[in-house]
Amino acid sequence: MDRILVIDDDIELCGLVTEYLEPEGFQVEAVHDGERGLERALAGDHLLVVLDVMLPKMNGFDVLRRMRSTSRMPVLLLTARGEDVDRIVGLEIGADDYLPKPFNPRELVARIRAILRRTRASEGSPGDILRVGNVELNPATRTVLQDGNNVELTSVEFNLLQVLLQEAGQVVSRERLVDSVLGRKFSPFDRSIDMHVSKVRKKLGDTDNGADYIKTVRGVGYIFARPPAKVGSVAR
Amino acid sequence: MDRILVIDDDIELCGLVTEYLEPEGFQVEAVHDGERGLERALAGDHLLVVLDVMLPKMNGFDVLRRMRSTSRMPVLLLTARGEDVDRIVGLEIGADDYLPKPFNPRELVARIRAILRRTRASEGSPGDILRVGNVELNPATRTVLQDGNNVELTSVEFNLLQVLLQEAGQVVSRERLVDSVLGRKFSPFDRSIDMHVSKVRKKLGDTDNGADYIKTVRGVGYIFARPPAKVGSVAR
DNA sequence: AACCGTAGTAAAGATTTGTAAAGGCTCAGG
DNA sequence: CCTGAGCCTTTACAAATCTTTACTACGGTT
Repeated sequence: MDRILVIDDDIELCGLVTEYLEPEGFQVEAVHDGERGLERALAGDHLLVVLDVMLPKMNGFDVLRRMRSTSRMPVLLLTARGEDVDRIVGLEIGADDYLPKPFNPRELVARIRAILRRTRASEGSPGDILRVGNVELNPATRTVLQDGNNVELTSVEFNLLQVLLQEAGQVVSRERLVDSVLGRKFSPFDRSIDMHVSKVRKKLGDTDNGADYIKTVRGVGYIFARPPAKVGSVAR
Repeated sequence: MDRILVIDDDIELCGLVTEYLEPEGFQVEAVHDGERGLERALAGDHLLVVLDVMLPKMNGFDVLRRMRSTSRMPVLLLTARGEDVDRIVGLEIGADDYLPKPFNPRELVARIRAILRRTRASEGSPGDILRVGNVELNPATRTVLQDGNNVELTSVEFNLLQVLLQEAGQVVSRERLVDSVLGRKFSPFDRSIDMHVSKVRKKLGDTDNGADYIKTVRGVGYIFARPPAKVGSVAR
């Protein structure tokens, strides 16, 4: 099920949006202030965020900026009619799209679908081999190769690596990992994921340059480091 | 060079668009009817298409539909003001974005960049490495190099340096740092950031000319000093 | 120069993460 | 139905990291 997070303080509008999106096959969660919105967005439970700019506690731009520091989750920004500047700023700090209020709900649906189509297209269809550096994961055979050699992983370890590779180069939160790897809600003293990360690290060993493949981002989660980009040019 | 194809029968507008895009680092090719537009688009010489809906010989929707049967090249649609239906139909048949006419050229640039950012992100291009002087920070690997040598930083130290580098040459307030690095509200006796700045300074050592990379702005915050401009080099 | 508020940093304290080891669950084979 | 192997989770403690404390140094003001 495609879960959408709506962050808007207009409760009536949230209801309206929910009514339009649910028949279209989306599941909607609405929150009504910026702080809580950011928190929910970072949990990684949703496919896309619909974000109002004018919000209590923390405005939409700040929410977006904070989100973008750790996540590339699609965001559709709702702006006040005619605020050119808002729209431009929104796009510049990383919104995927915007829609001026008041909007036609059918257009909202079309835009959400357009964004999802793009992000899905870019994620590569499931069943595709994920390759990052010298590590290659094949979902179809559930095997992992490192420099062509097979790496034996248990099924949880495999799922974990798959999620991390899908988001390689981006931080994946603990919440998100517990949710998609273990299929349950994260609770504060659940150390299981740490344990599995530890196991996977041990099995993969170190990268060529002596670092771990999987790095810890304290207080947030883990990240599978992309191999260092080869850049031909050198600053002088 | 990023090549953009503009398909619009308004020759004056094409000129205007060219004038705005070229200084932004794009190379523009303009054609003025649908048939020729489709032909050029399918040639695959461009990174993105800016496509007007109202066109002689073949309208924009048809061009788009035909393109989509063989290509996923990004398309930004130009629609007549207020034509909700056009916008919706456009998105539904696979445009990446639309812009109602008349538009603010700065917005056109922002939207083009937003689309390219999205499509490039999927290719995993190392577009977001931060480099200032001899210091290079790579968010995708969470590594920092100084003159090509790895500098070991903890999570918070890394985040701190990232924020400072993003704003290199500008003062970043303590509030802002506490907010984006530590993810909490600043309170007047919180010295944690000072501590982390101290650590990062120690790890980076001094610049070539014997000064700290990170300078203190008393009563306000910190600033990552840009290296002095050298004769012959060009500021960006 | 004395004063007061701000910044630098060592060191102690608190919190989070790493991981070995123990416990528990599931399933195949007897 | 028992047993053992394999895997996941929990526990427990060690290690790493972050925050607070406390004192020193420095700047600007009177």
